[in-house]
Amino acid sequence: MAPRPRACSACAVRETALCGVLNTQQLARLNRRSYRRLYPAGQLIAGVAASEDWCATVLSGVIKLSKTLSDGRQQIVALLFPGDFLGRPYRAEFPYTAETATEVQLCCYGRTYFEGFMQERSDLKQIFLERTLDSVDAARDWMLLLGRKTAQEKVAALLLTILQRTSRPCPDCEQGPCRQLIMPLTRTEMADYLGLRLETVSRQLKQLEAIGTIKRLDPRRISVRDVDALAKAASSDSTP
Amino acid sequence: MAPRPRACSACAVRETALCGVLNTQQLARLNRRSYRRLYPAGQLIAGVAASEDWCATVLSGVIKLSKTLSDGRQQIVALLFPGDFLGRPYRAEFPYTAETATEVQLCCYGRTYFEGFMQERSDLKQIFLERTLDSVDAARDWMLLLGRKTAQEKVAALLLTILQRTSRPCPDCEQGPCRQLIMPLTRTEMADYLGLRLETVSRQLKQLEAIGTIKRLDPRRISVRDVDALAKAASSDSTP
DNA sequence: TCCGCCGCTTGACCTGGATCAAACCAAGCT
DNA sequence: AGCTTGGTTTGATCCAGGTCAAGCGGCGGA
Repeated sequence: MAPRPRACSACAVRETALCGVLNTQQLARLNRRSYRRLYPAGQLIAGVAASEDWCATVLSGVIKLSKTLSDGRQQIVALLFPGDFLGRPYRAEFPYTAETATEVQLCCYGRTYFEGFMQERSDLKQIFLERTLDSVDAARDWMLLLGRKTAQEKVAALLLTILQRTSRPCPDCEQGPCRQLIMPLTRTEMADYLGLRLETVSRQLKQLEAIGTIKRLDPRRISVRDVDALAKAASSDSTP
Repeated sequence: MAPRPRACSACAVRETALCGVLNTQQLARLNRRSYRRLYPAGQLIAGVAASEDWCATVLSGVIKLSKTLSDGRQQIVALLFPGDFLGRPYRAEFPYTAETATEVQLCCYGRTYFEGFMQERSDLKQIFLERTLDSVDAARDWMLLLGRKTAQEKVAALLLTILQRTSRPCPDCEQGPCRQLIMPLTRTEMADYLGLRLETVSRQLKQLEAIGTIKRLDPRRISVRDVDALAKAASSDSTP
């Protein structure tokens, strides 16, 4: 549950995470105050009621942030990938439910300590601000999807997102329009992210396979035959 | 179109806007570099393609931020009220379409100037960061609405939002469960914000009136007879 | 080895909200 | 006064996606 901390310099997300802006010395300082946590798949990380006094960088795996209505209806509002930040500075309450979708490794630090560190290192705060602005844009992009896109477009857009965030070369066809992806979410979770039902997700995947855009290798592994066609099916927003 | 600037100290949103953290002297400095703009209702303020080199504080009126698909489907992703910030620092492109819903008065300043001012005044940057974090939360709340709520709940939630953001005492019953609101949006705009059709919005308003929760005085003016019932109808999220 | 469980698929049917169409109403213009 | 226009309401009908139900396959535990 708490593997011993290792050197930041050898960190898997050294380049992509927030701490990428820090120099070796500052990194060493933060390192001394950070610790790692390992969670199995499908586990609650942070609830809403519980006040959260820590935050973290995702080292590996995928985390779901979700909101739930009193009658159980659920909406996943964000996915966190390696390099992403988990937490809510300047607030004791974390306003979402955070659960692991896969096995997850975190690099954790105290919330107020991190806030203090941002105060000191204004370039850290700067990059955190820019990322937060990007989060706003991402959430609003997803609002367009939830409010106005069809089931087909939603599913295609999700596949595209996963493809972009977890690009792995397809064993057969290295380059070109064909790519392979491993879906970190169950059908139910996909549905909860897209504002659909799991049956609808399943049918839309079948549909996308029928028109030759993708191929389902197994429930979790999908080969994207034609990325351009998928992007078209997702009708990525234009706003002329 | 460009009324002469007035003193910040007499500003209508002095308390609520970002600049609320600045002292008189700093305010005077910003004031010298700011100018006002007045837009009629239903006018384009900022497009997506056009690079935007300025940002602003909303002094009065309501602004819609929206995204559009190539085939014309539209989703309003946020409403800006007096005191809110309009713009996208650290990016030349403004990623939404901004249009006035009502007549709007803005207090504008250069984008890069504002960025420099934030750099200098870290408490300004701090409050801007906190507001941006709030924007993320607000967008994610709306994602729950778009993805999982029924038409009835959506309309109720919108009325509640407008009520909160533009609280005006009901002429008859000052206190208590009854309030009056003036909807700044047309039915079409309401639908575009809620991921519905205007006909559905109209029908749901009728429905809410039928069960006695609201009363439509005229298309724009709505008297909320029972705020609690409206909140219940909106099933505000709980996340237990 | 068998059983139960969980995630996934598929089929049949249903319904909430979309679509299509008409009419209304108030404001501004001629 | 009559006409036009933009926003709104209302009714009739349609269909994308939800709901209900059955069955499948892989996996872990007895």
